[in-house]
Amino acid sequence: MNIDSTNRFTKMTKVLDDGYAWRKYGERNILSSKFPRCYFRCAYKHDQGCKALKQAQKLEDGTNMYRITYIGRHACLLPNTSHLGEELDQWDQELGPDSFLISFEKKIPGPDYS
DNA sequence: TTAATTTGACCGGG
DNA sequence: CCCGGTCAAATTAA
Repeated sequence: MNIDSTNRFTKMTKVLDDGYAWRKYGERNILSSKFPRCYFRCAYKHDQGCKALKQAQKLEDGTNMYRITYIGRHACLLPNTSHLGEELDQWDQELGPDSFLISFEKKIPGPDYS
């Protein structure tokens, strides 16, 4: 199975799913990587106000990992049910009271083809 | 038939 | 003019 041929990146949202409802709005090849970067925004229906974005890109280091970048906070949905919200709170505490985090990255494993 | 994705166009910053 | 972020019409999925 090859991620680049028959399957589009976003058809694998199962393995990349993080509990939020993302809607893809773009995909672009990035000069520095042979894999495309995908652009998502929060799919919250009453789509007004929620500025949260997400980017996902397969890493080239052969580890079958994806770099997931979260940008902005979800102004929608019931918040505290999300592990991502907890991660953001954690980061905010380390940053101190004067600043707050608006984006962070994490690496997650890609699909397992075994 | 409605909703989500795909994909080239569009656009703004450097 | 290049690069990357977004838009939106066409296409596909639900």
